Amino acid sequence: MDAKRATIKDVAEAAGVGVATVSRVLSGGSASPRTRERVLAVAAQLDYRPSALGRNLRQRRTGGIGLLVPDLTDSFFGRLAEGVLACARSAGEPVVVGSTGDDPEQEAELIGMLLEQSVDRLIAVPSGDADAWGPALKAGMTVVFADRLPSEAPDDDEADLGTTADLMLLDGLTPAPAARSVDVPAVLADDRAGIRTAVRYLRGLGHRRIAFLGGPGHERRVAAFREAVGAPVDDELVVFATGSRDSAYAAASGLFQSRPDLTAVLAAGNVLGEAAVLAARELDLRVPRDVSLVMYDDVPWAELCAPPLTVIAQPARDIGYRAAELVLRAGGRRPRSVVLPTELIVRGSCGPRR
Amino acid sequence: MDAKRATIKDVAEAAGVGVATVSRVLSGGSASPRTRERVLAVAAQLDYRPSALGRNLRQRRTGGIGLLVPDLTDSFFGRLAEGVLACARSAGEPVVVGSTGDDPEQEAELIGMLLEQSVDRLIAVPSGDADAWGPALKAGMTVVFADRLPSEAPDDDEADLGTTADLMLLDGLTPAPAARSVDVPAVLADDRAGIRTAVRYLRGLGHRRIAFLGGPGHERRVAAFREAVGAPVDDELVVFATGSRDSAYAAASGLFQSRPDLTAVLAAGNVLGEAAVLAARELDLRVPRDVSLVMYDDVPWAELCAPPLTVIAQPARDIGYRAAELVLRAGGRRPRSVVLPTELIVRGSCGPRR
DNA sequence: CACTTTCGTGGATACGTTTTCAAGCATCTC
DNA sequence: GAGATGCTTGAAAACGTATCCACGAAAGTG
Repeated sequence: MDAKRATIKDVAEAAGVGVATVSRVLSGGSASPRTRERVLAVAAQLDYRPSALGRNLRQRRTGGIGLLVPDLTDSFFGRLAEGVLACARSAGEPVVVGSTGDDPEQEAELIGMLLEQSVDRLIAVPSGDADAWGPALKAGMTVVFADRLPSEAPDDDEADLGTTADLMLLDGLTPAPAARSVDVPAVLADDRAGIRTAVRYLRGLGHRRIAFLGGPGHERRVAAFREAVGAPVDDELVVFATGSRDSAYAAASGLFQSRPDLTAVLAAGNVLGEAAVLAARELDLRVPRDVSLVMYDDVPWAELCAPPLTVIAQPARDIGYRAAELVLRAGGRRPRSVVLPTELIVRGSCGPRR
Repeated sequence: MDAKRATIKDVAEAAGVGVATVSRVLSGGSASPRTRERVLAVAAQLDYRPSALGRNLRQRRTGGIGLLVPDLTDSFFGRLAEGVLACARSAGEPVVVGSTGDDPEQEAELIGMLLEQSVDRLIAVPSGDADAWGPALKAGMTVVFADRLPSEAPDDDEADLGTTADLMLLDGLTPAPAARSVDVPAVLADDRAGIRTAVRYLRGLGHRRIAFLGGPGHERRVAAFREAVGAPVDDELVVFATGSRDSAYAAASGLFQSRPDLTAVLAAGNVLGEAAVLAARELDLRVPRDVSLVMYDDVPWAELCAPPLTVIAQPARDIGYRAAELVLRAGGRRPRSVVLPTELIVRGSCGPRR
């Protein structure tokens, strides 16, 4: 019924040449026009497709690239993944996707699995500590981080001053401390500029008590927030949720209730923004009359929301695409990091301080 | 620097046994307690991890499972994928994901790539014709369709009466013609019942001119729609978009403009629903006063919309999870298809006929 | 005690490919 | 014409694993 696939040996026999010749022809090596034609014809006729299994074993590496994201349900990571897939497809490379749930333990498990598969190129939105990536790097993996950097490892030696160098800067973008403890390239949105823009925008509307609603992996964003608002940061106005929607809602709701004096909220991601809208509505806070809202990350539904949400847009798809580019043409050379610009899109969720 | 990984040979030598014994111990074969313990200890000490490469080549199949979806950007497929990943992770299996863009050509290309990788288990949201799946099946792949069935192949011989059998029915669900031309199990939402429920709901509100806004792969839904509305179907009220958001918007906008007499719209997917809301707003049609709207597929933002959208919810994640279950424990036996229930969630986007 | 059965074990093989190596042959150079 | 040079080619060796098979010892049976 299912005739077993033709192997390179079959092709060689049918063409009356050695297997080495077939391999060379198909890999673009040198061969006489005469034999090349014959081999190609026979291969086509036998519908021969080289088995990735044999090749992988021989060169001791799986072709494809790994992709680790916290949650494909989150629109941002969906877009990012789509970018990676697009780039990988154009290169003909398969991509193994894992969802970590923002859990360092699951992440480590998935890394182990990729290692076992001999996947040697990985693009990841890291959840674990910096030293969670030791195994992957030690195994010789080419890793590129996307969207985030791993949080600083809780290491004891403190000789860990971040080098701000090694960044390919696009015009006017603020440099980011890429690849601090672990020396790994990254593709990031310009969180610092984005957050600063948002804060300045809210400031310009008269807001003074601006809250920050963050989630896992938003360390860089909250740092940028602290920097943007300046010295006296009211710590009660900075709250964090875990990954789940429930947690985000709880955090938002708690924030609104504990600090009714806040006049604006900056949500650090789209599920947090969603939670903020929901919580505000539930508590009968009108947006933007009672409270202004800026969401980090633009999503299609932001426009459908009532009111339409003012957002900081990130090029999620591009982040994925460029990360894939980096990891693909990392020909031994360690690629440099990339920072992509964000954009403030003003819609209707921000008003003057009440 | 990066010490090469230990192989089974190293373990065998270090433990003073043969490689066969090591393989057996690690694969759960029989071995004396004494040697088993030794081997295990040595393996742990050497941090040995069996290489998937060698194993795959030996058994001529890649461990993992393939997943083909039209677009990870679409929340529905994101949730579906997350379900697949969850199940696969609990089984320790890697999953290779491809995004087809609802394009049969890209789909075929991705199938070819999976074939080349010797991935022998595939769960797919099909875009191509039924006979586009010939190669995969002929190669012995275990395929499970999710969310859709492939459209009928434009074949010449017409002896193609669908067998409605071979379906594992949950209580009260309508049977679906699973695996018609190609005999492949599937995990589907009960589109027929879901659409019927929506139509009946709108009917109950007095609506008579109900439009259907569909996209690629919604053949079963439009059929259910036609069946639910009964004999005289106004073909102008049934419009289709291609996959893109732009196309969806154009279709929705065109529909509203060409048929201002329609009083309700049933959008067959979340991006179509989004487009409908946008188009209605742009044309100054009030929802639900001027036009009622039901969206097939519930998404988080449906509640944030103005007005909140009445939807037919599908268990997207479960669909993915169950599909993965099917494809994983398909121990030679061909698994049966599964149909999962949908649910009408009434929010605020439907009103009585104006 | 002689015989059979069971069990634990290791050597050898095959999986399909890429790559190295040396050999064969034609062409070029002096 | 002899030697050097270039190109094409096929045999063979890996790559790391699972599994077949045969062998020996221990256990069971008469």
